[in-house]
Amino acid sequence: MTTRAPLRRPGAAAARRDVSAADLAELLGHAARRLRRGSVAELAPLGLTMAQARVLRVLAAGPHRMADIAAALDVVPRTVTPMVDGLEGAGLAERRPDPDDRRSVLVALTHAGRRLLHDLDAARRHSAEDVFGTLSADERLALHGLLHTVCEAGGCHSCRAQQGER
Amino acid sequence: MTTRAPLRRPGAAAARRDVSAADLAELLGHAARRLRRGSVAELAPLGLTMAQARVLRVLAAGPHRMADIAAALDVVPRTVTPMVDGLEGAGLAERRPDPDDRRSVLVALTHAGRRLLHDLDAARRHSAEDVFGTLSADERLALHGLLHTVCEAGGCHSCRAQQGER
DNA sequence: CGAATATCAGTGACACTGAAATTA
DNA sequence: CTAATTTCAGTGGCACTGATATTC
Repeated sequence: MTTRAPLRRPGAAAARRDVSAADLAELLGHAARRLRRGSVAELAPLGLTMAQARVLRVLAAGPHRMADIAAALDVVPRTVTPMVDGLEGAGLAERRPDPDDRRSVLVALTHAGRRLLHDLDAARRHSAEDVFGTLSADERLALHGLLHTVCEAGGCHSCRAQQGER
Repeated sequence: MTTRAPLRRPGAAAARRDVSAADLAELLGHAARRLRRGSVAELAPLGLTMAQARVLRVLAAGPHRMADIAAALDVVPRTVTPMVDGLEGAGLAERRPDPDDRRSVLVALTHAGRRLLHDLDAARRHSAEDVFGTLSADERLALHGLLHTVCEAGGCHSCRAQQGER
């Protein structure tokens, strides 16, 4: 009903056919699936799952409470518990009591966890390059900006952090 | 080795800071997660899962074999079986023997399935609009092009279909 | 008391692998 | 016999809800 008539009018001279949000969703889903598949394959040799790797990346900035990790990952706090369990079991992170709030738990990297960050980053970069490798620097910048806009509109916490660097 | 030196040379005067593929991966993952969450919520009232909805959309173009559905969805054939099981159980699709190849199964929409396509499309559009709604027509076009490039490089079948329209 | 924090228990969607049956 | 198609069986990742204990 709404996407039918392509609106062949000018506006921008280049855009001769409006792109539906649904099409974007389809494409983004496919790209994400490919990205996930590659990442899982790269992370497996390190003994990490994707979610665990993302937690490690959050912890690289310093100790975090469970709720803050959840906010950074955009998941409910309960979901973070088993992720940190896995990291703790692997000796990559450790839980410590929060001196300021006895309800909270501070999660911090161990030495082993910090040492793994290099390999982790290399794996991340490698699998991401496998997907975005064909994009030029300009295209990457454009894609970054667009995804940032999308993410920001959704109230993404980790995007706010990157906003400062830009 | 390959992604190191940012190549600060001119080329395009606008790009003053290269965007790492890893950052793009992070952003894309977040956007995909938000998209999935919204879609699941919109699809639940229709009694559909995300994967089932995607299968329906593929079938909208006509009957498909299981292997072709798998290719369109970019998953292994085995994964499609339970999806079609669900659709068949809900009376939205049906399996028929392929007259040309007795190994194959042709999956086609039923009347109920075809009738549901409208609601399905509305739900898809609605949840996608919730994520991409802040983008202008030009930005959508740009994002579409970029994601298409990424997807195409990965040998995505469903992207090839859209390529014809472009 | 109500609110926040983390956890326990259970559920569900979904993609994978390996193995089997049927047919080309 | 080899290859393709589908399905069976099992596994793993992960995100959700609801309920509970502790603490602010």
